[in-house]
Amino acid sequence: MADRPKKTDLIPIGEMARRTGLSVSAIRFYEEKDLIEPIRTSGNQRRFLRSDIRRVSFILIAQQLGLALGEIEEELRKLPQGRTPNARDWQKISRSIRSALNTRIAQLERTRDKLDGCIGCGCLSLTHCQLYNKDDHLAEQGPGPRNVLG
Amino acid sequence: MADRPKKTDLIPIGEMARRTGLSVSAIRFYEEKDLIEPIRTSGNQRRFLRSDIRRVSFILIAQQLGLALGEIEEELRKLPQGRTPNARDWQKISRSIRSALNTRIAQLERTRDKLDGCIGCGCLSLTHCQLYNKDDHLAEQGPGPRNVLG
DNA sequence: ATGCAATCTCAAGCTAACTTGAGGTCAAGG
DNA sequence: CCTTGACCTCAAGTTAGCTTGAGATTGCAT
Repeated sequence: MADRPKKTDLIPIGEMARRTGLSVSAIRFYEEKDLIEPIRTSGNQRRFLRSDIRRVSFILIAQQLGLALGEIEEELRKLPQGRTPNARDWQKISRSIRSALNTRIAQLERTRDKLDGCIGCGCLSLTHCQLYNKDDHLAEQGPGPRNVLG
Repeated sequence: MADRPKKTDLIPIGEMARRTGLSVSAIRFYEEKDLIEPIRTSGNQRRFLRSDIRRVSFILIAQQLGLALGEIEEELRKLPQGRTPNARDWQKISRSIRSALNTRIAQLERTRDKLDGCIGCGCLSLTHCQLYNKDDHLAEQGPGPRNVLG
């Protein structure tokens, strides 16, 4: 009557995909990025733990909140033993996400207000227009993609 | 005493870069994307009109407001003769940008509110968590970059 | 006429978050 | 045993917005 491992405890990648809604390739990609670490069968196939579903849920939610995969990995790595986040971890993380969201919202609101003040002027001058000032630039330096609005 | 073209009317790319703050390569890139269309000297060097500075200003401002280059090109193409936007054009365009900004702000606020309602729960369940529902997905389909938060 | 900075045209690289494809292996059912 | 679907590992492609570099010209000043 002791606990013995049920076969459903080890989940192959295809089922993982079905259960999370991700594609198989995306799951492999997340492993490559150290977001999940499945074990392997003797034949080198991935097997996931039940808790990995929760872990992937966390990744997907954090992504929706606007975190990049690298940032998500950092959050996960901060946890003791790099375990899947529990309720208390989630509280801490989500508070920090919340403040990032607020910052972003405030930034967009400032932009909108400038735009309002500018709609009538039509100056479009690099030197005078309020909308064009380096301090408030959203653009990062260097190459790579930028995308701010949906 | 008739108007005769001053030499300063035709601006080479380097000066264009100085005046707009862009790099030379970025300006060439914008041309490739049909955002600007400089004329050429007999020796195939680019020469810009004064109005192109204004046009580039428009591009930079629109970019800061979160428009992708493709969208900016569309806006410019909508204008009669594809001319550089004047005050009236700018009013029309900026109003439509404003509403996009508002949509985005509202979306982020909804997300934040869900997060607030969720901070205590820690459920992280794909099937139950409010934060995870497909309807509200920010993610697009297909490959390519995503980036939502700063 | 000449020298040198400024330009020119490709081609390739960068980042993010994946997808697609080729070519080969595993495992469960019949 | 054999078939077949699920897996595996690379390698390369995609999008956006540029940058970097190589190798060749141009154009202004002396």
